[in-house]
Amino acid sequence: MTGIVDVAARAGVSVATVSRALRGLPGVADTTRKAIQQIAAELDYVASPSAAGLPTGRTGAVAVVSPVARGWYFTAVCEGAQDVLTANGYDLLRYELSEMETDRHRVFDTQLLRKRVDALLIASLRLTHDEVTALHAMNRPVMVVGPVVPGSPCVRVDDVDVGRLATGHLVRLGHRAIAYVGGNPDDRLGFPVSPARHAGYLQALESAGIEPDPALTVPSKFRANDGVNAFAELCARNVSPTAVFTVSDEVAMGVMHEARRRGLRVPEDLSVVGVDNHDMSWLFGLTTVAQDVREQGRIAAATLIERLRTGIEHETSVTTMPTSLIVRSSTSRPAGARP
Amino acid sequence: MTGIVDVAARAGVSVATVSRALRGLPGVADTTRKAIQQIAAELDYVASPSAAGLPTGRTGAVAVVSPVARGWYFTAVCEGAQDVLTANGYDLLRYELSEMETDRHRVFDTQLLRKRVDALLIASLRLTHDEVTALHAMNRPVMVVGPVVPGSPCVRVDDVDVGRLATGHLVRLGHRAIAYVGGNPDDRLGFPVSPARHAGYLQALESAGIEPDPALTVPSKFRANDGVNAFAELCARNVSPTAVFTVSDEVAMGVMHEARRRGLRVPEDLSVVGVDNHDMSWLFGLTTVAQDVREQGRIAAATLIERLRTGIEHETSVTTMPTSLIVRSSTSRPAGARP
DNA sequence: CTGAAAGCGCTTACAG
DNA sequence: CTGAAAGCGCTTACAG
Repeated sequence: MTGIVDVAARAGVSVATVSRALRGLPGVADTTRKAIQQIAAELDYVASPSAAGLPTGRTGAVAVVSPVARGWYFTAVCEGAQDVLTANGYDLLRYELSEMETDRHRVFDTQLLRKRVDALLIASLRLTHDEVTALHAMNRPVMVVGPVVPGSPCVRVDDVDVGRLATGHLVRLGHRAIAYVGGNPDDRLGFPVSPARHAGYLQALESAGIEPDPALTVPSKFRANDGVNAFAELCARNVSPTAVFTVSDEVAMGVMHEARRRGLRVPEDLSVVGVDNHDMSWLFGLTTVAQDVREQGRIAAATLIERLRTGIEHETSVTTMPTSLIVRSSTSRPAGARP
Repeated sequence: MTGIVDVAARAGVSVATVSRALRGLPGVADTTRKAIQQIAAELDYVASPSAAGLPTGRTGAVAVVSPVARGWYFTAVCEGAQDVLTANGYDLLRYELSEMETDRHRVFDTQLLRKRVDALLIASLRLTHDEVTALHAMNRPVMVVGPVVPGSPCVRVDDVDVGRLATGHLVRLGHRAIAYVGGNPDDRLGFPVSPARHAGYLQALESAGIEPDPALTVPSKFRANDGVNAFAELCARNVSPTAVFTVSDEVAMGVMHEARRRGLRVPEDLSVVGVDNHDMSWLFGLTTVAQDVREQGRIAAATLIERLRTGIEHETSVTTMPTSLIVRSSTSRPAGARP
């Protein structure tokens, strides 16, 4: 591997000059800089981040931390972040946190603390108190995508509004028996997204003068098979909603699947609306409240880079991204309703 | 940040002893080691990878390189790799290569060459000749998941067999007009997966004494909307297959969607079989040739770690993973066929 | 079993 | 505008 001394030797200058020239620092003669760049290119020389990081304390890398990423959502956040990080010459370190506290401990104390990254992007994670403390102790810029975490700026959508939008759509179609599927109460590591969407759901019902029926709210995590189980639970309760609002599109897909398996038609017998505009939602004709998750990842990464560059801590800011209702074929008026 | 000198001072030993004790090297008194470990834990000390990497040349990180990862497949490979990397104390660097040569250049020459990783896991990427050369010049263990790349060990499935399995299933059901959707001829960066599956398709037809009709083979990349377009193309050609074998599950989903949009029933009018057993395939009742992609990622990562540990280059090995046909509700006998 | 010291490949005051 | 030299935080022969 060619090192800085090789370049310096070939250029007939000191390593200090090479270092300055290649990093675009001022105080290098233009001709000198050109010559050095030329030679570095020929030699395929790139400074070793390990060596460069020792004196500066900078690593040139950013961590993206998320729960074990069996989901479209986290992949999308990552993709967005990767876009802007790569464009700015940063590397992306990927950390997945399991739900088991012991494994989380390993990542937090052993991997993350290793001064390996300049900044952290936390995706939709509810952290324990100790973890938040550890995070701040690392003294690196942190950005959260999804939930609001005390003390850290974040990018998110207004989840209460999301719930209102989705439920309002169903109400306007004429539905009154509307179920909510989402928010597992014993998911300690979940995040306050589902409760917020549920609150929006309740608000929309109230605005329409509909008395909410607690039996119509069923817990669920975020994946399709959670939706299957939730809808089965709904049936077991012997309630018959004409519409369901689910916490995510994947859950909505599961609900649709289970409903059809039980002989219900969507949307004739059951309207379903999800959240996300998942890459595959169009395949299901799913009506959904869309959010641009990739863009959230991009913005979070860009903000981190900006803070790294300027050193300025934009006081704990919350960036709220827009959402929009996309109506497809999974929702309609309830059976027998008059326009 | 506490450094090794802090630990040494507190323990009343030299930094050399701390270094040896913490890394489990022999030649440290048991009581000394225990004491040092205790203190390191109290102080939350972990060696800086930058500093440790300088003298050793090791980084403790592995790169996972894949095409811009808008796909379930790459996410799954990553997840598998992350499992075993984290368990072994390695960090995972994620690199996405675009299809544009200039952007690829940036990743290859600027990011990857930066001696930032100890080993590379390449996921389903056809590399240009220059890129393969650059890869070998890096002189780091490389492992490929997916296609066979000359000079590098890989983990893969037998794609010819995959094609035979899927097509054989359709043949046995009584289909004779079977289409193949996959393999975009002008996808220069694609990989030889689709041609292999196509070859298996042709073999299965031949075994059954069916003359292949070139009009029944339609190019397609790997995503759902590619399947939509491909099926539309098939219809435009005025051919009427009773069954379609697609290069991936996502493509199969697109084909099913477009077929239904045109009034065809699946499987009554059209049988569809895909490849992967995508996380969502069950939602579509999709018959598929299953492969365990996460496991492939795990094996690739484990092999890399093994090679890093022992320094032994297992001569260019090809690990072929099993596949299996999963029959669901997207395939049946063709209309009018007798059992 | 332990320590003193050189060295890994850079960056950054400090001189000139 | 350029260079000599110290130093970043570790690891690793080499002595003892």
